[in-house]
Amino acid sequence: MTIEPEQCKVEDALGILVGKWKPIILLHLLDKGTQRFSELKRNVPGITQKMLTKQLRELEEEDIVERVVYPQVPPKVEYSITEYGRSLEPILSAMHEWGKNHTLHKMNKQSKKSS
Amino acid sequence: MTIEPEQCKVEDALGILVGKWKPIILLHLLDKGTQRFSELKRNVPGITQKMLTKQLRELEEEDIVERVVYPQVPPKVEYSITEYGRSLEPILSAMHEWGKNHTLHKMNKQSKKSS
DNA sequence: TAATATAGTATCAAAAAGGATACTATTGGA
DNA sequence: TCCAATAGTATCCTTTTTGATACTATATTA
Repeated sequence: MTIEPEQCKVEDALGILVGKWKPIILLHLLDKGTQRFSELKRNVPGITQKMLTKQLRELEEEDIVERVVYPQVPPKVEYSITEYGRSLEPILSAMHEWGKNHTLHKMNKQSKKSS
Repeated sequence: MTIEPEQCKVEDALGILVGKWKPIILLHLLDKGTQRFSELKRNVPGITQKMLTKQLRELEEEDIVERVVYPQVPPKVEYSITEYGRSLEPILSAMHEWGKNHTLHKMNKQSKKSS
């Protein structure tokens, strides 16, 4: 391993990915492209407006997500991944793959226990 | 992107990596190999015993870290990464790299603002 | 005139995470 | 006899995160 724990930057990446809703929001934006606030809300089941707003603001702050406001009534606001935000994709993929595997790994342990 | 948000496993991986101390603990174990409890405590500045114990227990639960107790007095307990736990390394590396880059990215934005 | 749609805020409450501190058992050594 | 060392627990407290709910503004439409 080449990461020296003393100057570890893992937390920086983690800080951006973590949150009960951020990964799902990002995957939706990556998967479906630009989405309106209300679309995201529909697509992320269980999220409250407050949480959706908060997570999007944080992602915007880090330049991962772009927010475009159309001066209309009723309001229209569109969110999308920035070019820069796309650089997170390999990490998300790697975690997704690892997660799938981990599910299997745990099932394996379980079946060993019960046999 | 090939991850369908509906069956996303990113949270699973995230759940294991997240916590104020887990990444640093893992990096130390990857970097230095087997460590005693007290060594880890010394190497992870600021962590309390309670937190160290808790994080290690959780990592052990997920089969990422192995705990070996030597029946001595005073007690001796050694911790190490499991083979399986090593499969997290690529993710940690990717996050570290991304994090380094992100630091630069933010500095860039800052200098644009102030000019 | 009243209801509808959209993208939020504001407020309060609950739960989860993290931290400080004190305490335990045991044995070898001074 | 008393202290040091190790790997924890137990208890209580603070901070952070998350959630539920109600509320707002305003042009359009019925």
